[in-house]
Amino acid sequence: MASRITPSPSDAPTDRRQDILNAALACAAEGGVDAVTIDGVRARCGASVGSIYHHFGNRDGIVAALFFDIFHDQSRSVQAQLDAAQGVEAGVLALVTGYLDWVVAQPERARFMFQARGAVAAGSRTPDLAEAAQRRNQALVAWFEPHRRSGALRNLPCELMPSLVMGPVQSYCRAWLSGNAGQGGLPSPTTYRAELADAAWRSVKA
Amino acid sequence: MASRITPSPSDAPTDRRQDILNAALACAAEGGVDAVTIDGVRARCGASVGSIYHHFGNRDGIVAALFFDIFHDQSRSVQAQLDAAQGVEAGVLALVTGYLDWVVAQPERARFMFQARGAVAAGSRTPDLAEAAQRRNQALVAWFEPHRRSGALRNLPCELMPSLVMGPVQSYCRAWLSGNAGQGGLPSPTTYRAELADAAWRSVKA
DNA sequence: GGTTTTTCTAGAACTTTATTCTAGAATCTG
DNA sequence: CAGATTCTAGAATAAAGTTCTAGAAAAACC
Repeated sequence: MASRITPSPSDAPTDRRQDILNAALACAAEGGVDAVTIDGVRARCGASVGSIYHHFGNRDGIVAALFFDIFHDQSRSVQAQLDAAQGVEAGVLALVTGYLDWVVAQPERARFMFQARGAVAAGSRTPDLAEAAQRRNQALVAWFEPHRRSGALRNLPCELMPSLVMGPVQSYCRAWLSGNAGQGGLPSPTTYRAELADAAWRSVKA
Repeated sequence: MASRITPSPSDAPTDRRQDILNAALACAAEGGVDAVTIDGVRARCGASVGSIYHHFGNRDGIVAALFFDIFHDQSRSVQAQLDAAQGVEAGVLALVTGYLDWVVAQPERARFMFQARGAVAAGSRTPDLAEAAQRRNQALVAWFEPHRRSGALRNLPCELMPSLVMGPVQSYCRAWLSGNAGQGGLPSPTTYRAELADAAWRSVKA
């Protein structure tokens, strides 16, 4: 009931589901989250209304599915950087730079995440988002905990660690993505890659 | 053209405009940003469709106006704390605790800001938001700058300061507000008030 | 190979929600 | 009080979201 029998879900050369998500992202990139309309998506990828509803249930379903796809891609990417790092300090730096690099590499998706998060958090999939966010948080906390115990990190409540480490980069990246249009835009996060990573380390190291 | 002639805009005992905004906030608190419908607002505060459109232009106008109202209230509140503080360290602590206290005191408004920000950033008032955000940022940067020059702060690019100082609290507060429903909720920011303020100071002090 | 079942697509009909528009009440202005 | 402006009302209209029935395509079964 909960499994697709299809050999490999990612194999299908032109997957309708994916077409729709791509179209939705394109709509959002052009005019923001609520420019993702059924008709706009239909026009872009040629899917029929019925097909869209079959795959996603309703409009919010499209946005939420796209959001979770991107969310997971981002988590995976950052986690990979973390896994590759040796030691505490390298790990903390990897978390920050991994996130930063991901954002810079995919500004459109990153912008979508910032824009859509509020809507997803408020919509019918609130619990899913809460769970996904908590799961990701727990993974971080679990990574930090032993290092804290060993004295390599300040003796802070572990619940704070994710915010201390990731808060500043996220904040800066969001500000950067918001300002791309006007002339008052901030410099690319890449400019401050080292500073941001270092600041994160300084705020949690023993 | 840009000024209301009315004696004092905040005087009118029962202001339609304010009624509508209150109703909109109530809708949002109940079912998220897109539960703010014209008809929902009308039902709550008794305003007519025409009246709503007269004041706000369109649906997004309501959300945006409410967002900016809250945004400015928050800025004012934090700025007041900052102004009252003596010295660099006290100033940084005031920024963090001022923000934190505001969020804890008005969780509904704070939640609305987090939820609506994306929509406002994407909608037709993008430039207004960009400008307001930049203005607030500039104010902070201007406050930091002399302290950095005097050597009281680390010699970091000032553009980073706001993210370094405010990023962690914002991150934690958002996470807290998101999780209030389930049992997996984080402890109130108040619990970590001192730690968050201290961490901010540590990340920018010389 | 054919048939049965399931998944997917199509698009017209319908519902809900946003928006426009015209008329008139209330409130200023001189 | 006359005139102008601001505000309110609510019916009419437009736009977007959703449902539904029918049939094509693919998979599973015998």
